[in-house]
Amino acid sequence: MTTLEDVAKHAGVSLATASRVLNGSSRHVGADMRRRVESAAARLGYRVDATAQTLARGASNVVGLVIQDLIDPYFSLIADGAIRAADRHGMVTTLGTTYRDPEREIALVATLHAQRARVVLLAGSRVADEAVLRRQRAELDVYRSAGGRVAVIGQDVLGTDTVAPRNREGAYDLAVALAGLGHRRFAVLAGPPVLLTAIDRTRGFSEALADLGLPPPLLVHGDFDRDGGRDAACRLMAMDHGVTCVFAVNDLMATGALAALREYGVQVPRDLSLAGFDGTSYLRDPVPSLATVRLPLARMGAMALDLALTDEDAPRRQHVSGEVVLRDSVGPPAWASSAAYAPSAPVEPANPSAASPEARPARP
Amino acid sequence: MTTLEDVAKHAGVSLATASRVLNGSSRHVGADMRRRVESAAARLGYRVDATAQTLARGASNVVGLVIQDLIDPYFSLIADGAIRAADRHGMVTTLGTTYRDPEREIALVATLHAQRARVVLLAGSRVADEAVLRRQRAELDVYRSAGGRVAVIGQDVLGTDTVAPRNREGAYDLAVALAGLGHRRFAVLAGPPVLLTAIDRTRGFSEALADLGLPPPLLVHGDFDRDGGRDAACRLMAMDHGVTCVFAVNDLMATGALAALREYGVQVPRDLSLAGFDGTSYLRDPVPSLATVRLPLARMGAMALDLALTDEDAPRRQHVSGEVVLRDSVGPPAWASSAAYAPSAPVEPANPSAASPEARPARP
DNA sequence: CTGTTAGCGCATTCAT
DNA sequence: ATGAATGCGCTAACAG
Repeated sequence: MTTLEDVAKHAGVSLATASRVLNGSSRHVGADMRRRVESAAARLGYRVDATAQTLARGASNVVGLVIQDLIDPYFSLIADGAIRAADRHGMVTTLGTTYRDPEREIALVATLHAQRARVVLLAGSRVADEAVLRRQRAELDVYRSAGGRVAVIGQDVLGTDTVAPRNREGAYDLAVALAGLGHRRFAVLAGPPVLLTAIDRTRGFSEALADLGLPPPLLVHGDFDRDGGRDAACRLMAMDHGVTCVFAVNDLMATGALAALREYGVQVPRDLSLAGFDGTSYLRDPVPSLATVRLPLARMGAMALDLALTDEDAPRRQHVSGEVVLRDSVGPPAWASSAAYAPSAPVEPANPSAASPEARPARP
Repeated sequence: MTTLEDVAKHAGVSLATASRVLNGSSRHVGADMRRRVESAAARLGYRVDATAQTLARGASNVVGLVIQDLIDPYFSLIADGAIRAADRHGMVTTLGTTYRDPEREIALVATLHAQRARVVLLAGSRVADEAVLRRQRAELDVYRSAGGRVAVIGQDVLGTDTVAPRNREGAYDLAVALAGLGHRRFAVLAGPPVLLTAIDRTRGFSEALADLGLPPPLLVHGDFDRDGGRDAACRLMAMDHGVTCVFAVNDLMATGALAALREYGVQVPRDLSLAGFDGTSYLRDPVPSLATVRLPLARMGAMALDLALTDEDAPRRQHVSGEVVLRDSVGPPAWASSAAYAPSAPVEPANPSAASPEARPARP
């Protein structure tokens, strides 16, 4: 293993000089010495020891990223954005996965603290459990008191810098758009009752319906993933109701729900409209393509890092809005299509020259 | 920031003792001292400095993982498997993304070397470019000569431990299964001509057709991602041919091809059968669900780490096989369905009690 | 502009 | 079983 000292010796210069040309900031080094050092380093295959640098400088170049599930496109998009941003800053990213266990999140913060990560990014919904939140805050506090910076992508409940998606507003807008298609009776596949993201989206959706003078939605809880959506949809099918439109609080659940509906022989959107939330791009591909509220996920990852890297005293909050994207999975209710009310064709025509089934603009 | 020395002082013991109880291996420490150290550490919120440990021990606990694109499920599945395995070994994972640029892969190895990663995992297709391979080998050599361990998930062309998917064989088996449905004229959306993975899969497919006495497939090259598949399918549509079955050399391309075919009004599988390769689970959800060759991606990530962690002198190779999974996107050719030849129903019935559209077993 | 030196936090001999 | 001392590779004063 080649060290700086080896390079210095081979170049016939001092340790300090070698350090200055290879890793130093100010370049007060003569041209010839510089060349000698550089050639010696190349010849010996010298690679800095970043851990030694961290120790000597008292600051590392690693960003710790904590997500819940790498397989979920929601998180892989955020992670991609964060990793690219870290790369732009010349930093490397250490990735930890909680598998949706809040306790693991705490353990990972401790691990990343041990790694001397310069910043820790926490992505994913916070929970409505004060005991958990207290333990999370405690671990973050010891990390921050050691100089660590923290940013959360999610709800602002930990006293950190936060990139906060406007879940309530996005769901509200979505409900308005769906009601605009003629729907009056809705169901919400509402996710787990403790997840703040699920709660906020459900609430926003319900508030819109209330404001429009429509009956409150039928709520069906379940897991926050594909199978949760599948199960919730199955339970919905087993109930007696007049629902014509279903809102799954995230895209994964919507995907599962779509599969379930297909198995039940329910035609989407003819028999039932279906929409999700997040805007993970895979939603273009199922048939029918799924309506959603699109969040700028990759950008949110980058924003979180930038937030954490520009230090301020008081924690800051940055909101990001979602954009309602109506696609083939939503259309007017069946009772409307035979009546005078028929705002637009529910399905795009097959057309070779058209772009891939991206988005139809939301109608207000 | 609390150091071991602080803990030692507060506990009234020596640095060495504190080190032994908190991070040491052998536990030759009295019970009372142990308790005092532990309580002091807890009280002060002590967290080890892993970078200092790395320096002192001369060995780190980070595994460096290099993938091409985190958004591609192929890589997020591998990464998930590798991260879980690293976690089991008490190691953390630093993730780098090349965006399919071989030069960036080299740079990332250097970065991870600087980070003093104990092992580096390289996932993704190698390229058929001797100049690139030489530079990659050179960088890996300096890393290994410094004590680093390397494993590759892909082709065994870098002289490293390797987890090698049987791409040729998987494509061969797929071709046999598709020919068994009655197809005689095939096209292959063959990906970039320099990607070994694309080459191997194309070759295996072609070999099977030759062995069966069928004409060679029509080859259409393009990028290795969704849009590449989309474009290739469009170009295929513009050609005059008697193709009844299309093989896209990875799932992403198959997904894009499916979208393109839909735009052209081509019914799958009635007008054209379509299959992919990789077995990323999202393929269950598009309609029709896509046939593929399923690789145990998460397990491959874990295998690579285990391989790199158990040191041997000679580089080893572990092959993994893919499993042909026929789904709704493949069926007998149109000319066969009206004739005597009709091996099975091409589409599963809509059935509420059935499982999600997983797999039909491959027919030999 | 260049060289000398003192730590950074910890593991680990080596004594005791 | 415990403590004192050395060094891991590097940066950053400080001195020339």
